[in-house]
Amino acid sequence: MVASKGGTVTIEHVASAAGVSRQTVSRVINNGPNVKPAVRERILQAIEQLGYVPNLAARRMGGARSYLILAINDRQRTIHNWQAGLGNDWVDQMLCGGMLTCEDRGYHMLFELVDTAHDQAVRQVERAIAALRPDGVMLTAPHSENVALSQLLERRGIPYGRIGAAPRPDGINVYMNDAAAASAAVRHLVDLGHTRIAFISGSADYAASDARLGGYRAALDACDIAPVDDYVEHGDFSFASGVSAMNRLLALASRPTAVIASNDEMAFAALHAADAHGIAVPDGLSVISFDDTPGVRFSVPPLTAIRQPIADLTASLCSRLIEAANGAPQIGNHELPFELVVRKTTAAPAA
Amino acid sequence: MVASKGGTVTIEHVASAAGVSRQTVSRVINNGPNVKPAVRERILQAIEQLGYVPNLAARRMGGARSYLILAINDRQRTIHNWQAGLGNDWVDQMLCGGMLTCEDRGYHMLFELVDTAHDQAVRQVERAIAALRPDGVMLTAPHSENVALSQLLERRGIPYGRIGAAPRPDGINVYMNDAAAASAAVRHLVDLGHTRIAFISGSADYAASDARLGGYRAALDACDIAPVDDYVEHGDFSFASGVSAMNRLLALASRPTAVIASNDEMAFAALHAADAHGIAVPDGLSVISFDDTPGVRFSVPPLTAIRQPIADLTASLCSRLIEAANGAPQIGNHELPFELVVRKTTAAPAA
DNA sequence: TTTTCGATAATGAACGTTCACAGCCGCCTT
DNA sequence: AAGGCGGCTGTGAACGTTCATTATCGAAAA
Repeated sequence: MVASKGGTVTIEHVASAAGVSRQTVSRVINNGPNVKPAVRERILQAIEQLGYVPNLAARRMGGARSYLILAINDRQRTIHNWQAGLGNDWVDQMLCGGMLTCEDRGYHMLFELVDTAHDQAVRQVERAIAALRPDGVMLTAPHSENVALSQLLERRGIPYGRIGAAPRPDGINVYMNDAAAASAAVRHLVDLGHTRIAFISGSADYAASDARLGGYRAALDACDIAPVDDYVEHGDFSFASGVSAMNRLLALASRPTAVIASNDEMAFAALHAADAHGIAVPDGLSVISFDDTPGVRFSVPPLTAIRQPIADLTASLCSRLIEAANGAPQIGNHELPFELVVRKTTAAPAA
Repeated sequence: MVASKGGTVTIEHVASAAGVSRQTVSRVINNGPNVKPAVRERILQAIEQLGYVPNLAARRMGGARSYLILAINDRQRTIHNWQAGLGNDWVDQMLCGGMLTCEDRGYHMLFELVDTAHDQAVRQVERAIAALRPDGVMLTAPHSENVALSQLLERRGIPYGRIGAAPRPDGINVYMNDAAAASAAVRHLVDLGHTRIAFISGSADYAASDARLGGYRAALDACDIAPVDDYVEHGDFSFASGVSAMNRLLALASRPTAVIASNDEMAFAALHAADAHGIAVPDGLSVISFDDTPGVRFSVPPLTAIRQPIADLTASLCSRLIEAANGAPQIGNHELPFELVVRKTTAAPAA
């Protein structure tokens, strides 16, 4: 039964319906101790009957919790992607992973777009924190690297964490092993018989870019393949940068038989560039991409990719932040497994 | 200058710093009338100096506004897409369009996933409303069609609106003309010389599906092309349904030279099916998709598509909801233009 | 028996804002 | 000069929770 009137049902209504005080009802809805089972039952019944739901704003006013987790994304990139019609698969995955986890615990997830540029970032976050008083903050690249931001959160005592960043001594960091992933990609290509393996790196603003490049180099070394400087191209995660990187690679005298792109968008670009050069994938060129965002499987041919479990990362971080807000340690590094998903863009090199 | 201590800056601090009362400060931050310019200036200065930001929860407690807009999405579809690694481009676009608009006005946008199944939906929304007290609610398909939901919101007096739904007498509806869009797609194909034009419809749960199918039929009629029953296939917006629909179409004795898919995912599926049958796109088959979500332009070849301006729709609805919360009419229908984006999957039929 | 203590419950205050109302001042009207 | 009125500002209460503290009860310990 649900209260049909517009009148708001408050904790006081429940209390008087169950014949107890406010505080006892509060204990029940917060799973507090020291309530006799019989009383608890009676209160739960009253809550159900009246359709009572605690008012989040009032909860925040009285107590310390806001039941809000704040996710901070890069404003520039998000808006750029959006206006260019590129989409922000990251955002989507974060939302799904984080939101569902939050929901389970009565929390809500809120997004905030913040400019990386100079100290504006800190100001913006400061404002958001002051207005919302979140119980936890989730940072994504490139904000993960912003020391001033971490310090602000540290000072305020708000639990915070990072998604997809390298392990660190501060905050809760949940990530995959980017270097190992790049190595796995190389190894897969070597196993197929490739030796001329190129790499298109991502933007230097993202710590993962370095890690992936490092993994690529380490794996070549481990496989006794001499590195070729010309095989390493620097992109910025954009389609355009992927196209020009690929064009340069395909113009080489001894051109690579395989390429690893640091994200899906640049891998799509590689596919396009190969097509434009009349090179068939995977027979003339093998391609492996990073991230495995949605849409990858719909390319022609479907991309072989390193799957970054963004939603899992977010879900994990979310629950850790909530626990931290409730007393658990506010520091920790947690690695989640990646996966090499083999589809149709990798094959043995042409004889 | 920003308050460097962890101590919270409240309206009271600003008031005493400016030598006025709480209420006068409140008037200033709410752009209220009846404050002498000199005093207003003094207060603004104090706000800046102290780094004061109003506490959202307290604002909600005292006044009527929560500065929150609630966006309600289909839980089942969102989770399904997410787990299948398909992505929810809708969500992303909504977020970008809505969030930026909200931000401009000091609002925040919150997502809630709700099951369409039976009356659970109403209960879930009721809970969310009770907890968050949003100033406005945004409904997306298939919740747009849920009468019980509209009634609930109506009863509570919360402004609400729908994205991408047909015009209605209740709520604020922002949409594109789906029928006209489908007609435009047909006309484009007819202009290229096609007469055997097939259509893959979307799930019947979505009002847009019908409208698109209707537009297709109307356009055929207007072009004096006799409709062929076998040319209309019913999909459900999923890749799999698109593949089987396309397979059936390609098995027809007199097979179509062009196909319109009711969303991008099914268009990708059409591309795949055509490829599997050894049919070249666009020479052997023209394909037009609906929505033009991100990723469409990265397919090989890039899809010609009807662009649904989701972010614009959301942005528009958001600002209308906020205005409604401030006294503007809570009812209205607003059509936004679609666009036919011609890329590489449409061409004249083979002679 | 008395004392002590833990479990259970209730009470008053506090959180930071807005609302409703009341007050003051100066200017215009009569 | 008295009255009224509109612009401006301040005061107390209210919003719905949780926190800190206090009260009650019954059982175990002395």
